[in-house]
This record gives sequence, structure tokens and C-alpha cells, in this order.
Amino acid sequence: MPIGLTSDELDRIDEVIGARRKIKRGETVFHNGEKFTNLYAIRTGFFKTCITSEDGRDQVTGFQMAGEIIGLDGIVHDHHTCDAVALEDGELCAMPFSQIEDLSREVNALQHHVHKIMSREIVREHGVMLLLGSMRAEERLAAFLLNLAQRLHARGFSQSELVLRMTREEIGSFLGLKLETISRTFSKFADDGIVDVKQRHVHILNTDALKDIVNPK
Amino acid sequence: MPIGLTSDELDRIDEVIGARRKIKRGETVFHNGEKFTNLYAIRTGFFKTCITSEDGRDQVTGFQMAGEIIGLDGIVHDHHTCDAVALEDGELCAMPFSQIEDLSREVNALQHHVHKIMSREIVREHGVMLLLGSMRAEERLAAFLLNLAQRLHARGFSQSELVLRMTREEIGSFLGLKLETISRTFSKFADDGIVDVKQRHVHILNTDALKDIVNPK
DNA sequence: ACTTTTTCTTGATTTCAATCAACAAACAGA
DNA sequence: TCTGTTTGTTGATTGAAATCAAGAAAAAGT
Repeated sequence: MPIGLTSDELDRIDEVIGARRKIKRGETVFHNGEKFTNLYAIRTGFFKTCITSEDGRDQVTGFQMAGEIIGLDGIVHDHHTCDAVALEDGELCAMPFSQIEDLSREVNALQHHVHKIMSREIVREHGVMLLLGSMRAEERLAAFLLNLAQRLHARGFSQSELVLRMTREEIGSFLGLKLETISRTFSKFADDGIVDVKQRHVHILNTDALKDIVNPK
Repeated sequence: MPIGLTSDELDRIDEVIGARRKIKRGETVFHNGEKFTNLYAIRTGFFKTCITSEDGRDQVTGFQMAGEIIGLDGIVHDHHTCDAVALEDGELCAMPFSQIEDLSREVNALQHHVHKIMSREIVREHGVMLLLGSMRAEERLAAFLLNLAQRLHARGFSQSELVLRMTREEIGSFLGLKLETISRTFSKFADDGIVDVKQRHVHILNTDALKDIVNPK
């Protein structure tokens, strides 16, 4: 949340932040086709968003964690165009979008904050397009691990030890690769001493090596 | 623009729509790193947006035409993170974003319109991620042609005849393929009687065949 | 604790697109 | 008009990831 608000403004923003909703692993927050009413602020837990094409192809479009906002896809057509699924138990705040619009007319900082959140998502997706369009398997997985570690570190977790909340198949879907390729690439990184992988427990031993893989000099 | 506005509201929106700017083929509207001040509404012409990674990889993130808005990437960090380049001579309206924010606090329809534009871009990018993450070369090019034809048709042009404003290399960059693959795939479509290709002039002879390629039954 | 299911790993082989290479055609500039 | 440059096509070969396949290891359910 932005800073520099009066206590009155903060109180009113509190009102927008609606009911908390606990969610179990495997449950969906919203799904494709569902009427759009809320944005959801993630309080705890780990989520994925994914779209499905007409002929059944699946694409994970992102993984989200505490502090991030999901549901922005629903604004344009008043219906969601993707599914949001909890990958571990968590808690969300449902924020009615009409209330966000109402209040952001009065609180400039909130208005700009909403714009920034949407712009950030657009920029993030540009990065994913670069990854999908121009990187090889090792580069994609290295970029993915660095991104996850960086986001977890920003939330107070270790920047070198992480627990994956998703399967190899879900990582593969996100990175445009098959699960076998994810598995092989993890093994290759482990052979090279760059990471230590035990199932979903990943210990990054050499961050610089990962960076070099993403951005070869 | 949304409908149902009073004439007063329309007048005020007119004020936001700032100076028109003519632009020649090859010129940039804005570039990576540049301070963000305006969104740009395309009046005429054809544009591309692209990002460049640290190590010099290039990725075309989209092609834009009349009626579309570019510059949304700049909001989050107050600086643009991509380049926007004219692929043919055109004309833009520069719209100072601070004025858009000011006015959208007073005109609800404008506020919602801005939100929808940003959400639409997010949803569009989800589609590109699906394309880059899960489609083969033929499927990507077929989807690309159908998308271009549909957008041109919505603007009153033929839905079967189109003139590409970009090179094979730029198409390839957007679709995550090399220019040779684009060229070969065009030739394959021509051999199959699906399209007629003469340089940048493309005549779609069988739209259904293209749809079948994108969504195999 | 045991069974079933899901997830993960590794190997062998195939396939699609990249790369390397040569040339043709179109366009831009002098 | 001529010339150089950019853009596009096609062929031969290579290479990276997909596919097919089998089995191992975890996790979930009874």
C-alpha cells in the first residue's frame, strides 16, 4: 500500500478490503467465465493463474504470493478469463472492484496505486514474453529460480533456500517446456553444483552462475 | 471511447487529448528508459513495441494499429521499459497521463475505460503467452494472421487481404521464431493453398484452414 | 501399515525449428 | 539508371527439446 495517507483515508481503504477468505490447496479463487466482482489481495499462500485454449491446451500465466493482486484479467469483459488456483493453503482479501473505483476517485494515492499494479503486471508479462520467445531451457529455468528467490527474499525468506509449491509440470507449463525438460535441467544444474535439489526443496548454491546462464556475457 | 457521456464531459476529454504528433516510419514514439508522461492513442499508422534484455536479446511484444493505446508500461516506474517504433508513417495523440488521472476522478466512464484498456492488454498478453508457450510454428503464424486480419477487418479493411507492415524478422521476434521459419511457414501455407503470399501482401484464401491449424479438432 | 496415485527421474529416439549458407528479389539512395 | 543494402527464399545440416517408455520415489488415502 502507498504511504502518505491520512488516517481517514486509511480507514476508508480498510472498508474496501472486504471479507477474508481462507482457501485450501487445490481450490480455485475464481475460474474462467466466472463473473468478475473482486480483486483479491493475497495475504498468505501460493497461487497459480492459468488459461486454457479452446482445444484444451493449458498455460500457467503466473505464480503469485503474499502481497500480490489477482483478478485484473476480469475487468475488461466483466468476466474472468483465467483460473486462479491455490497451490497451498492460504488466505485472501476479496476487494469489490466497484468500491475500489469509487474510492480511488477520492483518494489520489489509491488511484495511482491501482494504475501501477496494472502497469506492473503488463511489464511482468513483457518479461515472460522475452523468456518464452528467446530463451533456451536452461536460461528459462535459471531466470525462473532467480525470480522466485528474489520475490521470496523480499518477503523475508532466505534468498538461497526455497520450497517449490508447484509440480514440474506446472513449472514446465509456465516456462513453455515439458516436465521432463524441467527435471533434466534441474539435474544438470545439480551436476554442475549450481543448485541442490531434493524434490521440491531447492538450495541455490551459486546465484552468479544462474545469472550468467540468464545473461551470457 | 465510451458512450453515454454528456457534452461537457466530452469537451473535457477533448482537452486531455493533447497535441497530435506526426511520425515517420522508423521513428520511435518513446524508448526504454525515457521518462513517462504520456499515453499515446494511435490515430493512423502501424507500430511495434519491443523490449531488449541486458545481453541484447530483442523481443517484439506487440504490433499496434489505429485506435489502440501505447505507453502503459511506463506507469509503474515512471519510465518506459520498452521501445515503441512506427512501422509506417502515422499520427498519434499524446495524452498526458496526469491529466487522464485527474479527469478520470470526475468522469466515471473514463475511469472505467482506462481500467478496461489496461485489463485488455493483460488479457492480450495472456494469449501471447499461450501462443509462445504451447504452439508450434504453423500454429503461431496461423494465429498471428487470423488476429491481424480480424483487427484490420474491425477497422473496415478486408478480412482476407492484408499488407504486412513488418519484416519476417519482426514477425519471428514476436512469435518466438527465426525469420527463416516464418518464410518457410508462409511458403508451406501457400503450397497448401491456404494463403497467397507476395512479399508483404497476404491474401487469406481459407480462413477455416487457418482456424483448424490453431485449434486442431 | 499398506495400497494406490501422483510426481519425479532417467534413457532412447524422434522431430521441429535453428543454424549455416547461398542466392534472389525488392527497395533506397546516389 | 545504376548500385548497394535490406529483405526474403530455399537447401543442407545440426541441435535442443519433445516424445515414448520404464521405473523409482513420494504423497495421499484406506
